[in-house]
Amino acid sequence: MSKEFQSSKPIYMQIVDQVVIDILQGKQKSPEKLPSVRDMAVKMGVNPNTIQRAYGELERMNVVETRRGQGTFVIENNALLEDIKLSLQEEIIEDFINKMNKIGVKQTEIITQVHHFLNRGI
Amino acid sequence: MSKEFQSSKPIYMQIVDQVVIDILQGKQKSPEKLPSVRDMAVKMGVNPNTIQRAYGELERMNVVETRRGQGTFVIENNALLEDIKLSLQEEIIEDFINKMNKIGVKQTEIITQVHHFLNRGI
Amino acid sequence: MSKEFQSSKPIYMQIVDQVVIDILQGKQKSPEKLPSVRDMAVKMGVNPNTIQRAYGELERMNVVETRRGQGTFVIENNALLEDIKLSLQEEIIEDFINKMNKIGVKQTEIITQVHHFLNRGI
Amino acid sequence: MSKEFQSSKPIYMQIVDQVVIDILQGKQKSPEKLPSVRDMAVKMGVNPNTIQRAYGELERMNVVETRRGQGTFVIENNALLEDIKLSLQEEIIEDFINKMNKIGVKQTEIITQVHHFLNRGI
DNA sequence: GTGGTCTAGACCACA
DNA sequence: GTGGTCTAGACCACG
Repeated sequence: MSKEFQSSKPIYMQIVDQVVIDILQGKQKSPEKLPSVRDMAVKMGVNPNTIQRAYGELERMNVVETRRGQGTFVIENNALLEDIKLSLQEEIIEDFINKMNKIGVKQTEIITQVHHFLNRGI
Repeated sequence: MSKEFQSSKPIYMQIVDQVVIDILQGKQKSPEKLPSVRDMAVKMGVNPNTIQRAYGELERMNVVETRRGQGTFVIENNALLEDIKLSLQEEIIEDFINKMNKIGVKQTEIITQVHHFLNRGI
Repeated sequence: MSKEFQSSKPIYMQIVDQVVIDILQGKQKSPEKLPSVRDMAVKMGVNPNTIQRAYGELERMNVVETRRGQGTFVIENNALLEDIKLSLQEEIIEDFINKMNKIGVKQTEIITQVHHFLNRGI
Repeated sequence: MSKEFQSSKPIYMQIVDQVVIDILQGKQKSPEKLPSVRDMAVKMGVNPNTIQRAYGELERMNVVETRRGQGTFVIENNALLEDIKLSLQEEIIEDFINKMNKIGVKQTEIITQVHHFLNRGI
């Protein structure tokens, strides 16, 4: 992996999102160990301080815990993960609705179109 | 306006999308004149060649016509605009579904969630 | 081969024509690989961007397909090639008629003269 | 008029052709006076020596005569003009046939196609 | 290696 | 002024 970040969000928040998505997808199972700050920094092509900040934020969010001398570990906390999932979901839906409005699709149409799209792939 | 583009799509395609959206929204009425290549380049903070390419693509799509020494003009063609709107819509929906799947929202859930979001704003 | 282009047509269109003619003549069989953008640029004595543009146009015409990191390949499509041949032919005939008119040869005379020329070579 | 010459033929020969065509088309009637070497040089955007050479060639061809202190005049000589017309015509036809062969049009087809083209414009 | 995109800056034709 | 073409050189993603 290398540098590929949106300009809008701070990089460290994008890394937070990425780690959370990895956990939600099961790429990072709990209570598994995350890559070290240094390894992650190389992997993401950013400064170790940025990773440090991301891990700090994840700890503040109660998603991971750091154990002195051992590393950073995913916390088993399904309720919290569910909350995070919901807020990510809300963000995605909002963005989606905005884009649809932007090209002039009325709200009543949106549901219909999503239905069509999903049923087409059956 | 200044530099603010996604990293995924080529800039010239993002400009194409933008112009199409402006037309769909009536910001660019037909047969109105688009900003000149040079003006648009300044406005968007990109190289004139990039605008040239975008305008060329729009001409190829039959959305605008260019008149040598005069400028680039929107073509009246509602049927075509409707087609383009549909394909933009499809692209947006597909992107939306992908993102939702990525965070682990099942397809049956997606409809429900969109419903909830839309009804909340009433 | 080196720089030797007409001044009237854009160079990239002349390259497009040349590639099409090579395919029609069987110099470029399908699905053969065209020279890389850089090699072709050296061969034709032009800038790689000009070749890129020509290959892009050929792809838009469905004459070739490009595979990222692999190269540009001729597509098997005899019907399309026949269409292109017809439009090239029309262009050549129109140019011919214009030149003949320019030196004052009447249309009824043109047929006769072409006949004479062809029969002379028997 | 300005610089616009093919790369294949010497510029002075292209000017010779141009003058002959002008005469054939009646733009230069005989026994009219041609522009002075200096004027023609400016008009064609070339060095006066090049025009001088072209006029010399035209004189050698017996198409014009130069009268000391008066200028260069078209010679009334219909037979010669007819000859020149024929050789120009031959050149054009040969070029035409070559191009048609190049894209794979058989000689028997050529006549048919020219017919089609001419009758279409009726 | 491949093709694809972008910038910087030039020159052209047309009006 | 306008759009259209071309060069030179850079960086990117993909394989």
